[in-house]
Amino acid sequence: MSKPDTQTPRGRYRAQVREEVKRHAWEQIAAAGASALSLNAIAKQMGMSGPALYRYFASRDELITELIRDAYRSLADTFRARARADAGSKAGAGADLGDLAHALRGWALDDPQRYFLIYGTPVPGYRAPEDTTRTASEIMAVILDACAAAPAGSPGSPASPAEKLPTTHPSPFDAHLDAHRAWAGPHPAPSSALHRALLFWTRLHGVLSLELAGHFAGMGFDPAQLYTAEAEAVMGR
Amino acid sequence: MSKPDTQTPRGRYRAQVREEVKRHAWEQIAAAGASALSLNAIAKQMGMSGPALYRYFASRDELITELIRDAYRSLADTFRARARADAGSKAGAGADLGDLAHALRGWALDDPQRYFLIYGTPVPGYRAPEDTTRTASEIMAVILDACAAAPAGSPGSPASPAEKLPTTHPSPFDAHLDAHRAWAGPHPAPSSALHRALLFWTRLHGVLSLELAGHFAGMGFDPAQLYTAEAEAVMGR
DNA sequence: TCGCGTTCGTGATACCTTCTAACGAAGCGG
DNA sequence: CCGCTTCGTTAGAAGGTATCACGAACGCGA
Repeated sequence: MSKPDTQTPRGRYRAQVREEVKRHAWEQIAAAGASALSLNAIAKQMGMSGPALYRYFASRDELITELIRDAYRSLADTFRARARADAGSKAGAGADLGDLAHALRGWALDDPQRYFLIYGTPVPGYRAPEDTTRTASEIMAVILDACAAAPAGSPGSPASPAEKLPTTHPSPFDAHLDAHRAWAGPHPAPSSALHRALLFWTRLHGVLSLELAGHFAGMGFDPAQLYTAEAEAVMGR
Repeated sequence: MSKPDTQTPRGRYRAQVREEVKRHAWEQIAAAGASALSLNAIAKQMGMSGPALYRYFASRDELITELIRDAYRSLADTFRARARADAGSKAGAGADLGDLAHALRGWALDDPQRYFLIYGTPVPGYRAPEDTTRTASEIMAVILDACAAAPAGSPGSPASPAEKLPTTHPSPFDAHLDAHRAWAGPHPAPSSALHRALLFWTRLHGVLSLELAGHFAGMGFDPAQLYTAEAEAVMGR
């Protein structure tokens, strides 16, 4: 670190090579998963000998960590772009939850292994670097903003025929969240919005990860419809 | 295959060694993840030389496949045991969904890497053997039975103050499920029960996998409370 | 009880991986 | 133009999967 020198010619070349290494790495991961990623194979593809790559990445783990970082940033960028677009077209300060859900699914389908690099099987010893957890917080912040801006209603599922009432009776978990809302920072959202943000995250991840992992294969129904049904349930529609 | 000879002395010995290999394999996986599993290290732990293990498992992949098979069977057994216990204590034919949810979480927390071996990051090329997909169907069947036996109500979240009405208006996804219910087999459950079974699966997996992967770490709230809140939302309570 | 065939465990070997070390070549900056 | 830094190379250690050939152990039938 402390070497993102994009001014000097060497710095530019270095950044360029690092980028090409990561490009090949993503291809390998998409083809055979992260565990099959091989620095040697990447070097061969780039016409270099194996150890040369160690000038650019200290280890295989550092390369993977860098890919995870990029994956987080890519998702955060996607969310922020969606939020900014929605902020222009409608009144509320946050993004529309439905648009966010759609953007998330598109981003995940675009490169499933990239999704799993973030939300897939954790490596027991691995400790995420501080900046990726910060990016994760940014992602959550976009969701939280959208939930705070959304019309209040009982999150979860199609409301009763009597439409969504403004008087949402607080669940036990809402009360628990009221006492543990440090993760939301100084956000002024009510605990019901916090709850809704968590549901957005967990429910959509539930459908998406099972779909991407192929667990719905052969079941016949369309995962996209289940996904949007869950998204609308979260929005209280 | 065709060699589960538990009659002959050699067959017994063989089964015993295979079992010990798998025991060490689970320990390694719990400690460092499935990708770090090493046949050589297992052999060394057992006081044998590396290639000896190839008498018992054709390859590292076959060992992992066997572990996946055992993981599926373990989960199916856990569910079936719960269903049988509930069948004895109450009237309905299926298990109580709340009990099933509780059993699932206990099983997952008991060995998170075992959970991820089933529901974690998929390996792009991997094709699950036919018998594990059959076991997966059995698992789904237990959930489906429980959903069919559960009182009908709007699945999703705390119903409106007007309690759960028996007249559940069908969602668009319910209609879609009506046309694609082949995966439920000849089960006579209404499509709303099929929908509820899917929600049980996806929502609980959503919370559970994020918790096990550590994504809630440092957020302060209790994942168990979010989990049970989602379980009750699925049950329509 | 004695053989004989099957099975088991071994060491040697080939090939792959990550990663370190030493060396020579190239480039950039003063 | 000279010198320091950086880059890419080869060599090699350590460890992984997997195959092979060989000798020893075992069990079953005679």
